[in-house]
Amino acid sequence: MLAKAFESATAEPRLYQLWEESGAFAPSSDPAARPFSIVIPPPNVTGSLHIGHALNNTLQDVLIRFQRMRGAAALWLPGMDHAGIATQMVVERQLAAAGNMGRRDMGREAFVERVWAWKAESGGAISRQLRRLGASCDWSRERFTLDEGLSRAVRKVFVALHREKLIYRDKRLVNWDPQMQTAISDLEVEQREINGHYWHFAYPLEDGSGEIVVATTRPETMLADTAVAVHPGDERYKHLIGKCVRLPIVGRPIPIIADDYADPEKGSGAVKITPAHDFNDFKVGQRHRLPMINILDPQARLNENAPAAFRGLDRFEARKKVVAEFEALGLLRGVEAVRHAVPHGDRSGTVVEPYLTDQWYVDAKVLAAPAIKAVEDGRTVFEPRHWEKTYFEWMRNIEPWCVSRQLWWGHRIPAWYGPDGKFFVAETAEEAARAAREHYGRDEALRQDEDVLDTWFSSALWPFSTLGWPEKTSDLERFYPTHTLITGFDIIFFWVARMMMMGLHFTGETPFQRVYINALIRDAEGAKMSKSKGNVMDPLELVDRYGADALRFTLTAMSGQARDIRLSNARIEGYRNFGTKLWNAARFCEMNGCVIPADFDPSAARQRVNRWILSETVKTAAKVTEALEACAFDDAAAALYRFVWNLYCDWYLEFCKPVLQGTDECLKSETRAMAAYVLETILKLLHPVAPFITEELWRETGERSGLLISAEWPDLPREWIDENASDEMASVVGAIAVGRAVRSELNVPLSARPPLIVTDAEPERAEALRANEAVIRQMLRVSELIFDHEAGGGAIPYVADGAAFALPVADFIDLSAEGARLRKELAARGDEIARTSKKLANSDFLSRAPEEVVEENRERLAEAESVKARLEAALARLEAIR
RNA sequence: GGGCGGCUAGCUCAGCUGGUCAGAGCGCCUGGUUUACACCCAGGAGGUCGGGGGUUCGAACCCCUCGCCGCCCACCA
Repeated sequence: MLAKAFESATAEPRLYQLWEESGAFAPSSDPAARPFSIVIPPPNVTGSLHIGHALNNTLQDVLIRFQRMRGAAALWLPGMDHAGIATQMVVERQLAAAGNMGRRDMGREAFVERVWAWKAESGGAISRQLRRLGASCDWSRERFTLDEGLSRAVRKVFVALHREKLIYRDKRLVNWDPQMQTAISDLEVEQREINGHYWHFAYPLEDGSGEIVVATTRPETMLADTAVAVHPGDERYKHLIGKCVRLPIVGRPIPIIADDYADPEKGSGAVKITPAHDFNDFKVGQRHRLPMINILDPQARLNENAPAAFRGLDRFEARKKVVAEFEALGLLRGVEAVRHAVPHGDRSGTVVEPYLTDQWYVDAKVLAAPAIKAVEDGRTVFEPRHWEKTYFEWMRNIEPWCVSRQLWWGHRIPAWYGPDGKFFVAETAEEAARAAREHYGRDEALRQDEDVLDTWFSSALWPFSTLGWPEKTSDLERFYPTHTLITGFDIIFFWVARMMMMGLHFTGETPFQRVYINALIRDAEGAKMSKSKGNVMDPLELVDRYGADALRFTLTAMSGQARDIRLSNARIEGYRNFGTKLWNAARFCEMNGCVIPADFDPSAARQRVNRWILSETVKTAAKVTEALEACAFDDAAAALYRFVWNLYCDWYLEFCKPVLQGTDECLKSETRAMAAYVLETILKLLHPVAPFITEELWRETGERSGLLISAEWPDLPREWIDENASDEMASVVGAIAVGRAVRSELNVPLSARPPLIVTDAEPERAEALRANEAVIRQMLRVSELIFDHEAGGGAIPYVADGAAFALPVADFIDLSAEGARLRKELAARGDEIARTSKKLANSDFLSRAPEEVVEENRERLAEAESVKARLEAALARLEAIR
């Protein structure tokens, strides 16, 4: 006997263990099985599961379970990302909190060891959490981006790209994070609106003939100015071009140059040029061969290139001091408060500085071309399609990718430097040494590059590195390219685009056929959830409270596109209740001995009600299958919800009751079998979304050889659909549903048992009503069915699904309420008649609308008119009674 | 500055390629304890589908425009 309700807390871990031990998570080894693979977007190794992960991984699990049941060799490959900056920051913060020395003091080796220790300690957390969600990943294939295999792939790719001149070393401005003391890529910079100022400074002309005014939001950079630029066509300054100003504070003469970059419309029309500390100025500096003076050290303190009084000052201290000096010199020409965007490091949150350093770059432009083409050609399709625009936009304007980071946690750059600074890029130190020997003619001490690679460099290889590349493994052969990638739009640039580039370049194939972009879960203000904002929701708490299935069902049902998801507890509760509903339906079946006989052939069912529920089951199965194939997760969830609750439970099981309580063994056995068969089909269809409760019911409700996770997906023949049965049962449902509304509106007491008079019904429908008399009696609380065209005086007429009825309840009711009911109904019909006849009177409509639409309207009009006539007659009778 | 998405019942949202599409869940109101389920059952109220214009025989759905809300990219010396 089933318990009163599903106990998710105890059942879920037990069931998960069953699945894992059964080996169901590993792809079928049947060589004939169609491969279907998904690689997980690897979560940060030290991270914990947030609600976004819950959504993303639920959808992946729904797909992979669906495909597995459909007979695919389904592989969901899990793993984790070392997440360079994020992880290093966490550990550094821990060190600081514990009062330990910083990483630079403890040294590289000790620090990295410390990170590994932290990884060992906390690294399993997220995979345990994924298990609680029910994720059916193949854990035996779990990968970590710093694994030896993946590291080898990284080195190989780096060396190959370098050989092809697609990776190169260059000295240029980078986005420098002074807190982390590393370069970061453009993508890792986020602009934040800040309240700042515009300071207007006067630079005196060297010959004393006047001054030129420039404006800046970053006064400290003036210490590194090497020119003032004006527009070549600017009449105000034409005569000054070629002259010099004397840079205040510094005392250095710098030229006034002519460059289009200066915009005569902005400010004074003259602009200070600081090539070493501004991206635009850098370009101007290159054009005019200006000196590039770097005045900052890696922590953004003023260095020895700044005047003595400024050395060692923090950049913001220096800013104040510069302003003060200008004021003291009488050269401050104005200050205005402005709100402007300032670049910040997305991880550290500190203001990023343009900073002149040597870094490694990937020539993304070249790699992007085939990746653009692949999407243009439809070899990879985004779902929803509009994300392709975003992808194209970025890819077509892609900039060189700075891939080196001055961090310690990550893949060390496989380049070794000789004593003269020449470097040798090689997969191993030995190879580098060999190359060096060849170059120098003798052995030289080599020093490996101190830097590591951007985390996303290894992530870019994920779809093939995890499958064993560069080895030609059987997994790579079988599961690459992967089928669907499910991820968030926030990492289309960071990750998806780069996987496309690397995948195509190194395997010649696009890494996935389809990219499904899931919605982003946001907080009430529509802001992205993040730890630093403190607005995260904990999915595990929700799992504790409602069970994993309820959370999964909610996320699946709300996964609709083009919208942010805002979770509400009420919604999750609703889906938890849905699970309980299903559970109780199973209990009902169990109590009534519903099992599927070994030789049961559903299509051989004779009872109309059974043929009907079978038809609806076939339709639902088809709808769910189609939806899941198209990644229309919400449609699948809605179809299942409706079918289980509003059809199977609300109607079919109710219809079964009189039969099961009756004495006709023949009818009983067919009904028992069908009820059990449909329930079983429901369990299968529901399993991808709600795996735990369905698996439990699968085990509890019948003698079954295997687990549901490995069961076969219902692919039911359309020939099983019996439209006649559906139509006829619609009359039965209608008779009850509309009859109930009539009773309720008229406040007919529940104890009243009038007969139900069927005044008009086609023979088949009449037959269906007759066959289900017991059901109608019970559900509508009527004494009997009478087939008679005359309803008699006190009968309340109603129409439902092609048949007309009357309930003789005059003795029980409030006549004025009935009058109101009739008039309301009459008004509704009147509106419909007016609308429809207006349409039909329109000659344009008749001539231009398709014939079937016109016909449909004619039928609607006729129907409405006949109903209206009946209602009018009833109203007249009512008036007569009064 | 460029781009994307949204604005549908009190709340959260479905409504794909124009013709029962005006819906669901929650909430609310009314009535229900006969043995699947009160995490339940039955019934009900509630919206001129952001404003305006246009195309069409017909528009929540297509076009234009305006207004909010949110996001992405670029940039503001």
